[in-house]
Amino acid sequence: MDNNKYVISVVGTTAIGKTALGIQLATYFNAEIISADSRQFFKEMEIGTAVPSQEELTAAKHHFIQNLSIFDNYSVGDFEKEALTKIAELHEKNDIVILLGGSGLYVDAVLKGLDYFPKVTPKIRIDLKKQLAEQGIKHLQNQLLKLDEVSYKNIEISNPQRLIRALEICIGTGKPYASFLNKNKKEARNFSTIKIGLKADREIIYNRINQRVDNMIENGLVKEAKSVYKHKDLNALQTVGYRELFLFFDGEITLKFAIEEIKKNTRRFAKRQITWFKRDTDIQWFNYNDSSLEIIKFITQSRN
RNA sequence: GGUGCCUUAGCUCAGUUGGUAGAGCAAUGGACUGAAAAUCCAUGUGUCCCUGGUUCGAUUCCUGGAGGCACCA
Repeated sequence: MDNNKYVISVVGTTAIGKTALGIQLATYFNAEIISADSRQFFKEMEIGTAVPSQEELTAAKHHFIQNLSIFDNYSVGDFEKEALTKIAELHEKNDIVILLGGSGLYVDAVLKGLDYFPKVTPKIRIDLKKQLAEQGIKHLQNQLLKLDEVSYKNIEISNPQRLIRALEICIGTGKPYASFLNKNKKEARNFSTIKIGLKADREIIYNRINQRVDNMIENGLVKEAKSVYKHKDLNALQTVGYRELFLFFDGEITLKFAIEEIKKNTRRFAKRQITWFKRDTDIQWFNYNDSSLEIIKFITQSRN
């Protein structure tokens, strides 16, 4: 490992101020930013995912922002690979790269790595989904019990997504899902990591979320959602801020109610982010309104 | 002013023929290996409006009061 190379990750809940801090750090260290936000990839979703403004994007070079289309098939595995390549490239010119994002799984994929799984044909998943709808979850659980007893015991079999994922690997590869886990043990990263977390009282986070949603609506979120409405079944569009408006377009709920739902679901999302990041004891937490100088000082000390 | 109805969890309400109570939503905690802004799991200690009475025991019955709603004046 080259001890001079660092990735500084900045995590925290949505709307807490990661973008602003990221830019301050990037400016100070003359570094570039890798975004680890699983929804800001998509160029059709700009307002609803709170993509950084033009000024912010100019102030610091960002990667993985609006680089994909909602029609692209993309997964954490793809991101891990591409982000690592980009980090290596950036480390050629600067010892520091900033990894900025609220998608915990994506951040961890870059910093810790995922196990290798072969690609399997999407047809299997489509078929399993159909079986779930027609024959129920018990039917799928029984299949897993036959194909991979270890996973049957270890994964959350009441969770259809996990169940289908395990099954598609078993069926697509002919080997148990569990047999791929912890195989090529996290190849060591050739950089060091410094983890910064931004926190705030729940009430403050919630107020900022409510405010941000109102701003999104003012900035034209309804129009943006309308423009992708006909593709509402795409995975990328299973996203807070869009799903609720799709229900409004369907005539199921009023616009006013949809906006309240967006706020509520964003709050729940923030709660899940807190749960995810809380368990990572390597994160050094700072208050959302702490001076960036304090954080820069911490980073500088950590490098020595 | 009169009559009737209402007051129980953050909200909307149910309920106890008198043995201190429970649904939905909200909220909270947790999990997380290619759908992750996704998906799933778990969690209900509240002066049952206040006061006095009856009773072994009152959130429940009775008296008085406060607040709300409706109708009549």
